[in-house]
Amino acid sequence: MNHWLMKSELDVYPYAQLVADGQTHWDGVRNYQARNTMRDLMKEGDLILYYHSNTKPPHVAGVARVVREGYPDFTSWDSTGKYHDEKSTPEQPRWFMVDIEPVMEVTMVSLHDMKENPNLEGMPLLQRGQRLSVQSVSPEHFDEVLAMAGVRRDQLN
DNA sequence: GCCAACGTTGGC
DNA sequence: GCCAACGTTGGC
Repeated sequence: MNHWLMKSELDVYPYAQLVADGQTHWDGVRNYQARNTMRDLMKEGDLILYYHSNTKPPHVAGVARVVREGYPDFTSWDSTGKYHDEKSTPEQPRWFMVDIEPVMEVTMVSLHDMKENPNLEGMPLLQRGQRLSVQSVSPEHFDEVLAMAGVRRDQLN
């Protein structure tokens, strides 16, 4: 199983909204590296750290899971939507997304605390200038972040 | 609000 | 193919 981290701005789509919705499609990603990850690498059952950006403090708020593997982001060919890309069509989709569901809300783990934790050294999120909204997390780092929230992997449903 | 990082665009 | 200009992300 692979592990991932997905960023969402708190005031755009918070973890609580994912819980309320039960499931969502991760639309609107317009970065090729993040697209490739969703299109090619994220598999059903993979676990995700759900991260709130653009808030104080930025933090991990919960765990989610991939429930549908990469498929075309149909918001890209909706000419009235904010995610429209005229170069993307149903025949030749340019952007992809996955569906995810909530697994467990966790006690906030702040970016600051993660940076202070030597066991998370090398985690992509903590690198200077890291902007990718969908990124890989090693199993060890995933477990360590869970531990910081007081959760063990076997407590995830 | 600032600005570093970095991806994209487009002229050449 | 290079690279300057520009736009976005996102922490601070």
